[in-house]
Amino acid sequence: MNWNITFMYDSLFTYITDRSTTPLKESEFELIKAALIPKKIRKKQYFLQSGDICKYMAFIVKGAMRQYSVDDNGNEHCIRFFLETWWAGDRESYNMLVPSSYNIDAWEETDVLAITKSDHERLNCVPAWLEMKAKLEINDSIASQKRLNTFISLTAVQRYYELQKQYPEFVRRFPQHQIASYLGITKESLSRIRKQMVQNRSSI
Amino acid sequence: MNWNITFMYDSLFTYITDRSTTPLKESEFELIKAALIPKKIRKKQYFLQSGDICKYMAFIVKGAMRQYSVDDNGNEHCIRFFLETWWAGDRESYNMLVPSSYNIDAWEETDVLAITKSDHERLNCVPAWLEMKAKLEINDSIASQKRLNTFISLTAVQRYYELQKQYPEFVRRFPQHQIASYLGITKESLSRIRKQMVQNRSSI
DNA sequence: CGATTTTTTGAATCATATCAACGTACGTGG
DNA sequence: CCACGTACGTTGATATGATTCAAAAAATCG
Repeated sequence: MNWNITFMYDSLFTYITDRSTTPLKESEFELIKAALIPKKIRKKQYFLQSGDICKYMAFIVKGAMRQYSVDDNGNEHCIRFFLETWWAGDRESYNMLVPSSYNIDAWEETDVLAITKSDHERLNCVPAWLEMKAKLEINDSIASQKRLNTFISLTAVQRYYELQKQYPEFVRRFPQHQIASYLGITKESLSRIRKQMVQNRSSI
Repeated sequence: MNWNITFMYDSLFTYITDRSTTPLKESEFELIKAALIPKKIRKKQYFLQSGDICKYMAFIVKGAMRQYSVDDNGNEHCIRFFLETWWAGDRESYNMLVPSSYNIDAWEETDVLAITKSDHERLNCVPAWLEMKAKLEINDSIASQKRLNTFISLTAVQRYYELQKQYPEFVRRFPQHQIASYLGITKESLSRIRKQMVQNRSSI
């Protein structure tokens, strides 16, 4: 292994302490370290394939992944993107132990710390971990609702504009056809929207 | 107060014990009861108005509510519906103490058990409550993601079909123009979709 | 460099929105 | 209990926005 494991654990340590009021004891962090398995996921490699049960939740130390479904016509639909310090995985499959209907793969060389559900549950005795987890779930819930709201109440142009504003990293690091899919439109439509935006900007 | 408070608490008790592996002690349930305030919300009455901070999460014992946003043109966009044994409230506003951008009002005469954030936190010493809460957040997260997926990958017809299948109660208890809004389409479009579905069914 | 992926463009088509009008149901006060 | 008013639902004509398909241009990678 040629990557820096110490850096990976440090990254997670900071993430947890930033998100909890309870301090994290040395012994507790040792428990957490023992539960988390470092993994490398190469570009285009699957972290999860639909039909499988999502065995791990993965804390991304470095890299970028995407979650998507494939419809009856073989079209991919991007559900979400994951970047550094995000947790990747299919919550439903992971928690309910049912086969996932989503794929997750890496779009960049990605380093993660992965944890299984059973190891996860063993960490419930660590207050800082629990607190971080609760915050994570709530934030996820909030983000989902906001995104839903954009679909219900905004046009495609507005959705793209908002995405650029809120997650410029997505636009920078993922190809345009995946961004389009994430917005629920075709790559052709997004291409035209972008063209139109540039024209409008230069005419002001 | 003319409604049956005992029934309300029983309803919540069942809800919690159904969702936790840890049993709920008598003394613990007394704590919970003390934190939860019974409220009646009349039809069309606001439970939350946009601009206000969402002071309560409400466990619905009986009734139906809706959460919606209002856009710049004054159009209402239905974000979600709440029925019996659901928790109503704006998570973002409640947890982050920021003004809500949503309205929540009752569509039927509704009885709830409401709890403030600070009382909520005092119940963190009750394991069954914590477990229920964690399950609730995860389920909410999963449901949001599924709904998102329908917007990205399904047509309006398919979305309506899925809604009928998964939440027939919504279709039964909320007016059609609100269902349309929930699906992200106009009331006219939903009317035409329904007409078309009836025609297709009778032609088989 | 060649091969593959990604993005752009154009033309035809389809789905949904919009606007306006009419029909229907519902509940509230007289 | 009826009549009236308001809210709800339907319909038609037209407009708009997004999709589809096909092809070419541009960017990226080994």
